Amino acid sequence: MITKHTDYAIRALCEMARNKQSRELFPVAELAEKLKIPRPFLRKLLQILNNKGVLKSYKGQGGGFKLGRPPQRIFVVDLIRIFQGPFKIDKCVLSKDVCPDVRTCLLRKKVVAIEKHMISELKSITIASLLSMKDKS
Amino acid sequence: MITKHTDYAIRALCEMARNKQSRELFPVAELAEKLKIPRPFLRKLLQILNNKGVLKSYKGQGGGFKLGRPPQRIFVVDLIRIFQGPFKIDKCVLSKDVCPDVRTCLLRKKVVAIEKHMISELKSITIASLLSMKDKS
DNA sequence: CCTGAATGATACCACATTAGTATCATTTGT
DNA sequence: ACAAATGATACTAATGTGGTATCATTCAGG
Ligand code: FES
Ligand code: FES
Repeated sequence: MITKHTDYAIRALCEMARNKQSRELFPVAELAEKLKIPRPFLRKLLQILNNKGVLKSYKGQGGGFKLGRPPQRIFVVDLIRIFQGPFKIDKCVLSKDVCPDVRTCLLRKKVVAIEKHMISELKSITIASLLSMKDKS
Repeated sequence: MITKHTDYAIRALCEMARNKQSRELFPVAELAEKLKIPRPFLRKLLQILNNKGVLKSYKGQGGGFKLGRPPQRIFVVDLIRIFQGPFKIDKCVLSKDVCPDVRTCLLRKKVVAIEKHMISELKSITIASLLSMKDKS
């Protein structure tokens, strides 16, 4: 359900969010070591997050990545979408023919409803909310 | 969410259930042609269903497969389990370290709850219920 | 202005899972 | 005996995920 791409991204973002009082800029090398994620892999992930606007990057010596917006506004569901593609059950979950009519099929209706429920449940979770759990523990 | 294995199985079972008044026994060749599923592939799937008791097979000339129990008692969720393995989010969805404590983590709680909801929603769908939609349309 | 530390972009490799094929053995009706 | 069917199983192909490698670009600091 959640791949390593998403997993690592969440971890890196949490790490940055937690230390964001003291510093804003984090080079990949440092994060990779602290979180024990393969450096080139994490780098690719952060580059993607940069392209999506979740992070902002600074090149050159002393550069690195910083959060593109406050942790309260970074939603886990968006990270899932970025790394695992959009939730898509637009078209028939089964390949035609089984179903009487795409508009009336029971199975399809259920699946779509389940997906909506899933998304709405996940929607409230942000990097900030994950972090707050961590602090309390 | 639903693989072709499950998809094809559902389709074949629906086809058999729909015609079950007139005949009980269906050879793979016929189903494969009617549903446009590669014959050897469908054959493998039906063999699996036979081993799981969903179908009953008859060898030799004039043989084929028939439903192992009434369509009201063939649940889609069971087919998913047969072809896609058990739903398993037992262990942490993220790999350690992110989470404060496996018992308190918000994300994990949500994911587990979502999965439960999913299963309970799917539980009520049977081959018969899919078919009844089809007839009405 | 040169160098080194950092990201940007992209192509590539390794592995697992899913999808599908091929083959030979066994059963059974005619 | 023969042909039509499944049983079992090994194999191949396509896809997705996880990860590496490389070269180009930017930029701070001496
Ligand atoms: S599952 Fe697609 S129309 Fe029914
Ligand atoms: S997601 Fe596993 S403990 Fe939080």
